[in-house]
Amino acid sequence: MFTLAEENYLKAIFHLENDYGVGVSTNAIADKMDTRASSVTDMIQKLADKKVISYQKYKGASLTKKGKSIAVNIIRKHRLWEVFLVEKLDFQWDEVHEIAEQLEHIKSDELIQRLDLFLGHPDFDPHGDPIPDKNGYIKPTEKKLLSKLKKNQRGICVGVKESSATFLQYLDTRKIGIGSSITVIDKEEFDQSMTILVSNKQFFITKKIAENLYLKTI
Amino acid sequence: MFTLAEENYLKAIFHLENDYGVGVSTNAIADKMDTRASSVTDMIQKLADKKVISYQKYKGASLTKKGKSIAVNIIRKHRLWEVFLVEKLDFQWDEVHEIAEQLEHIKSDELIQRLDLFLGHPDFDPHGDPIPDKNGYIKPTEKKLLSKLKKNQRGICVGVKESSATFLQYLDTRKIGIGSSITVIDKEEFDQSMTILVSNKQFFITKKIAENLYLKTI
DNA sequence: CTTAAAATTTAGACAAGACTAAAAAATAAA
DNA sequence: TTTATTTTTTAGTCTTGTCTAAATTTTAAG
Repeated sequence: MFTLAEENYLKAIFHLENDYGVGVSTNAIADKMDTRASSVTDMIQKLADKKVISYQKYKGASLTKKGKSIAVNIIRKHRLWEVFLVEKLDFQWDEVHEIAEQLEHIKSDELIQRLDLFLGHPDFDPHGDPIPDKNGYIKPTEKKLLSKLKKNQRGICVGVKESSATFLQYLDTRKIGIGSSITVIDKEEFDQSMTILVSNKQFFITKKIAENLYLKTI
Repeated sequence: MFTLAEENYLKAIFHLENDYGVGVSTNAIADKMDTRASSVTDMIQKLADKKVISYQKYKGASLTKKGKSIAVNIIRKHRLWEVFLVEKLDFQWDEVHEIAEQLEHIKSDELIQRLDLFLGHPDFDPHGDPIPDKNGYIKPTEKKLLSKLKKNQRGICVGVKESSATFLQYLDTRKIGIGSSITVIDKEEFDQSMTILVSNKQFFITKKIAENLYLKTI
């Protein structure tokens, strides 16, 4: 069995490996977990002993098959709980992350199986992230960052990369959400800022915003 | 904020105080928590520092107003989650305790408020235990242990005292549950064992069973 | 009322998980 | 290819919550 801290490390390493490729550095983990590099070293040595990551001194860490399976299961639980909170308890999409961070550590396979059924086997969480199935399989989705689109291209918003409350609230005020149709009206070469069209309104957005919105181009 | 361990101690002290009156002994707590008396001493000193229990050396502990309010809130969460598990996820009443033991520590007032609403403000959990309201108020219910009934008396089962899986499964096999009508056919003076009638079937039960079933007499 | 037994507390140790400060290794710069 | 900088690891400490063993207090028995 794994402790809360161990589970959180595995999850962080999974996300980092996913975003930046294999071989996650100590500092990257420390950064993500808001802790010190020395604490990370201690923990990754422990996780390596438990065979859930492979690790060589000074060379960074990466999940083993076993470690990945544990991490994916936690992510599955997190996302299912988020669906529950939004669909059943009427939370807003910017309010569910912290609560799901707690709920994801509840230990009961039966619970998750029944929750999944209760929710109707959802494929995506409220932020558009795919929910891994029971076996850890994550359906690959063709999605593209808004920042990659060129002038006059169009797409449907299918997810957000960052899901901090502030970012989600920013989107709310502009009525941008999963399913919104977004058209690039203009794109500034110099700073990658954009003018976009969403439900008949034009908005000016910075590069940072465009790098956190996933679209399915059409 | 209180740690998991602290919350569990507060809950245990609450239940002990409820069952056996004020001034809970170190050993009673150790017993209930499946830990050592020395560990309990350490913890109750810490809890006394935090003003959630009052404690004098060698004299046992009892909850302060603040401590009681925290304990009751945990119990409220536990029981609401049990309702959720049984009513929404179709768990059996003997399967929910351990899961609720984990869920009761999730920290979010908003979550519990919404869960309570989602469940339709239930008054009792699946074992017949009353669910404290938002302010910690527990509706007093007139219930009586089956063991207190005399021959020919009758009642409706409204709860169980013990809620271990084995006991609940014992009841299941005899089709005894919340709402069952129970009549005392015969009571043995010598060992307090009984013959009871439940939905047209007679059963022989020991004193121990009768001491764990709550009835509302009619 | 003294002694034995039981209950409780103290003292000291340990594991988990964090930290700071310092050492060592890897990488980048001159 | 040395030197400087950054990254990572080690060493030692701290807190939380636990334990065992020993000391102390309370309670029960004779």
